[in-house]
Amino acid sequence: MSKTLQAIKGMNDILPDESPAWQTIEDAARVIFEQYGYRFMRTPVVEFTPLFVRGIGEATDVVEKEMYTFEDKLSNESLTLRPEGTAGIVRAAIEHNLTYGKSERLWTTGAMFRHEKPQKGRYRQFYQLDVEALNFAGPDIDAEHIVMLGRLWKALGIEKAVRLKINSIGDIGDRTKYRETLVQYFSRHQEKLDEDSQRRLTVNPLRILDSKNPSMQTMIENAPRMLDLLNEDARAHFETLQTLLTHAGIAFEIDTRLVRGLDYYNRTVFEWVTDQLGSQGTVAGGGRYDGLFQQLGGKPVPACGFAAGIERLVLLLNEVNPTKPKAPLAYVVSQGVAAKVAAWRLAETLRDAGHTIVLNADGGNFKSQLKKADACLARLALILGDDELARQEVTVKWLREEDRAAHPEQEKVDLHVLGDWLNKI
RNA sequence: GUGGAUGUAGCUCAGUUGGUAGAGUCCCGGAUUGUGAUUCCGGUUGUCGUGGGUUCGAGCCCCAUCAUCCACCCCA
Repeated sequence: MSKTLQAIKGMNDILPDESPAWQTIEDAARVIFEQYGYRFMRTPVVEFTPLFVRGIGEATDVVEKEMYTFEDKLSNESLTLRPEGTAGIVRAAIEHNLTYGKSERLWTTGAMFRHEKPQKGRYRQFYQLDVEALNFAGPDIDAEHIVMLGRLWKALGIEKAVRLKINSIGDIGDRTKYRETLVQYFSRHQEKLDEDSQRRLTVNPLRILDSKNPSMQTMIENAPRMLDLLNEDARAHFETLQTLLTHAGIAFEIDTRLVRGLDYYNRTVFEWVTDQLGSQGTVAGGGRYDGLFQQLGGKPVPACGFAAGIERLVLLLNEVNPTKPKAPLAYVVSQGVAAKVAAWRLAETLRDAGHTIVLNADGGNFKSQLKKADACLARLALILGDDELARQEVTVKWLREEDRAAHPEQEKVDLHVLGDWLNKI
C-alpha cells in the first residue's frame, strides 16, 4: 500500500459500521449534559503552544514529548494541536469574560492529539467528551460531575463494567509540601526504586505512587499519604464530596495513590475505570483545577471538570452492550419505466411524512433489488411495478425474520394511504 | 521512547523439510424471464505488507523497512 494511501499512524477512520456505537454515546452524552444545564461550546483545534505549556505543566509527559507542535510558516508562531480540552475552554472563558460575575456550566467534544505509541484504547487522534464547570468553589459541583457520569453509564448500560476511584490531592501549597515529603521518603529507599521511578523522583514524584511494578508495592504502601496532610478546608471539601456521593447512591473507593498527570489539578481528583479494556482502563477522569485561570493569566476562578475518552467508551459498549446497526424502515423496489418515476415520488412523499426510506438506485433486476433491500436491513420492501401502478397500490413485503411470524404474506396497500399505513406499524 | 507478536482475496483464515497460491464468506449469474434471507449449480477475487539477499526456483530461509496489535510508559 502506497504511503500516501494510508492514514497517519494512530489516526483512525471511523467507518459507517462503527458509527452507531459512537452516535449512541454522543447522543446520550448530549441529552444528559444538557439535562444538567451544561451548554455546548466549541474551541479551535489549534492554539498557541504556551497555552498548553503553562496550563498542563512544563514537566508533564504530555507537554514534554507528546504534543503536535509546529511553526506556522506564515506567522512564525509556535502552534499546537490541542492535547486536551480544558486549556482551550479556560482560555476562551478568560478571553470572553464568560465568568465575569457569574458561573458557567459548559461542555464540548472533539478530537484531541497526542503523539503516543498507539495501542488498544490509545490513539494519536482521539475524541473526548469534555465537561467544565467554571466559577464553582464547592464540592457539590464535583459531585454533580461524578453523578452525571454515573447517569451516562446507566444510559449506556455499562454501569456494571466501571467503578469510581476518588482522591484529594490537596491545595497547591500543600501539594508542594507533600511532594517534598515524598521525595525524602523515596530517597531513603532509593535502592528499591526502578529505573522509571528514579527518573520520576526528580520529574514527578507523585507518579511513583501509581507504579505497577510489583517489587515496589510494599514501599509504596508505606509511603506518606496526601490525605493525612490535607488542610482543614480541603479535608472538609473532600468529606462533603463523599457524603454527597453516598446520598446519590454512587459507590466509590478512595485511592490514596490516585494522582493525575496534568499539573493543574488540586483537591478532588477522580477516575472511572474498567478492567475490561486491558491496560487503558481509565474511561473518564477529572477533578478540580482552582489555580488554572490564574496560571493562564486570568483572575482566580475556581473550577472543575472532566474528560471521557469516546474510543474507550465505544470499546466498552461494544463489549458489554453492543449497539444495534441502524436500519431504514423500507427499501423501495421498482420495475418498469413509469413505475420507476412513481417510486421516486412515493419515496419523497414518505420522507415528507418522516419515514426513513431507501430508494433503489442504478437499476438492477428484481432479484438484485430485493437482495439490496435485505442487505440494508430494511424492515419492509415496498414493491412498485407497472402492475401495482395500474391499480394504484404497492406490494409490501416484510423482510425480517422477527416480523415474518406475524406477517407471513405480503400485502397490497393503496398508494395514497401508504404513509398512514406505515405510521401504524 | 522500550520490549514482544503478527502481516496471504473486500472480510475470517489454511498453505507440508523451498517447486509460481487455496477454503469459507462476500459479490455476480443461473435453477425461479416479479420475490431477499435458506437450498443447489457456475463464475471473479491477489503487488503473498514493501525493498533487498540466498537459491535453478522463495508465501515459506536471511537482512532491512513499513504497518497493525499487545505490554511497559503515559493518559481519556
